[in-house]
Amino acid sequence: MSLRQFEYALAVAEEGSVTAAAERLRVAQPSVSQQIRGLERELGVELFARTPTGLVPTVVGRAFLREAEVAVSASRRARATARAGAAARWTSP
Amino acid sequence: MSLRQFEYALAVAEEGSVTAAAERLRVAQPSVSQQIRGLERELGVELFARTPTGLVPTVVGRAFLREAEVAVSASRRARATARAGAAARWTSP
DNA sequence: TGAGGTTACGCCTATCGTAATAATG
DNA sequence: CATTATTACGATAGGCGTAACCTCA
Repeated sequence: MSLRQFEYALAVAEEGSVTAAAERLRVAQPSVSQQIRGLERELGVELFARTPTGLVPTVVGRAFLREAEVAVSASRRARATARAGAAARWTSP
Repeated sequence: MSLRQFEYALAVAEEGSVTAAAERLRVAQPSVSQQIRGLERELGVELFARTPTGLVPTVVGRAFLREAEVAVSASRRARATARAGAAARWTSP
């Protein structure tokens, strides 16, 4: 379970398809597909239902994705916080 | 920037030393040291000050760790949510 | 010199991308 | 047949552990 898997899953949920998510993430489709399947295998649950036109989150998937979103946004704030601190070291030494 | 790095950094902050954190995490000391340094290098900022007796978070480090803690706990909730959903598939099919 | 942290290095797993394979309208 | 997802597979990068090195009281 990694932040990358969370980001991929969120992109798939938002875009509705692996293909569109991969384009947005600038990654090959199989990479996204692999990460999603690896996540589902690790958790032992189907996060997305497979439809002819793409992937749509299951009930469990939606609950999972809410927490994943919290984790990803917190990690971005962590990065931003650190970078701001690094910059401050130079603007006001 | 990964959840593992966050967990390692949080353990180091709580234990006050790499050695103690590594023991708690059941990992070799160098692994923890490497992850912390990799994180600091990636962010371009010193998260911990090195003292003779161990590592203590800097000001920036403390701000970073607050967000890291949010990310880690959210990821744990995500896992728990998914596992509960997987279990529910069996208890009430 | 003892207790801590870091660096070097080899192994092993994971991730990626390309290519090939399925399935569905 | 076009579009989507998945699997296979080889190459590369990242993480871990052991061993060696450094620093400071």
